[in-house]
Amino acid sequence: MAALPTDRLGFLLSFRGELTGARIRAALGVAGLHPRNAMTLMQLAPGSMSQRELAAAMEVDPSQLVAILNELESEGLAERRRDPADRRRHIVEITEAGAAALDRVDAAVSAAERELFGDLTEAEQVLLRGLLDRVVVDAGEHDCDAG
Amino acid sequence: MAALPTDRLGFLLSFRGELTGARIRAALGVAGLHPRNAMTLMQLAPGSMSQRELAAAMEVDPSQLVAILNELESEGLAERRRDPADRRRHIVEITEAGAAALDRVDAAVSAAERELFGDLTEAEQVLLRGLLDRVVVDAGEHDCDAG
DNA sequence: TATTGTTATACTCTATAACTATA
DNA sequence: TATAGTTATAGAGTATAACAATA
Repeated sequence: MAALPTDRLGFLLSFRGELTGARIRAALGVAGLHPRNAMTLMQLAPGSMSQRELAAAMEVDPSQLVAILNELESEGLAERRRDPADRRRHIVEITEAGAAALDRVDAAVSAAERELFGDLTEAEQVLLRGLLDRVVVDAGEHDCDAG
Repeated sequence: MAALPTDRLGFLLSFRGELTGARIRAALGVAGLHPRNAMTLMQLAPGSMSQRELAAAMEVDPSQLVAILNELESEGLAERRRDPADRRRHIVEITEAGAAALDRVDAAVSAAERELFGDLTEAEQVLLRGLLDRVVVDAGEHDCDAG
């Protein structure tokens, strides 16, 4: 859905954020990657970790991560191996091919950002970041739906 | 999903927008309304129109609108009646009860916005709006997913 | 008994195509 | 034949619970 009271700042931010997210996801896809798979590679870039840790970092349920890692592994972009210290655990690691794919993803995201924010000066982009950082977005966990 | 490179302005805007949207939807729900139903009432507030027009204005498929209007009608918040001039058409209209519900929704959204943007001065809110308006969000329709 | 990863199930959203009644 | 609304169906995404292996 979309289209309406952008005279309200909350709606404006929500809609712009949604469209920006769509543009970013399109960029993530240029390397042939599903957006969530690309996000996963980003998480793995700094260093390997267990599936449990990875799921927590990405804020997804561990069961969802299984399908993501199956795909990444079948594409040779990430690997799972048993932790010798605790054989219940999988250590997840990005591969060289995965790192190369991530480089392409990064370039595509940068291009998307140049497009999105190209009408703003550097100073204005800093200003926008500062304002967005001050939006109170975590106040008291409101529920969403209703009958 | 969430949680990652908020050092990139695109991600920051996308994430803040998503959380802001969640907060707004929670507000839409306080009057007991499903968010999309509340959005529909907003569209209808200025005046009645056909389902086709309403679907176009909301950027949803006409078939999705059917369920929304069924719910709104069963709750007495909107009404469909045949257009005498063209009996294929339904004129959709907000009811008094619908307008009353919309008033409650508006109040809840205003409260949510005060919470979201309460740390910003009026001038800063104007500034934020101006910057968001200049984000280029409609450049050349990029597709999203990939294998 | 608790934890890690996995599988299975169900529920929401959305996209599409077929159907009806009018024109 | 074309259009407005409706219904039916299928796909993606997500949330939850049960399960096997290991601790």
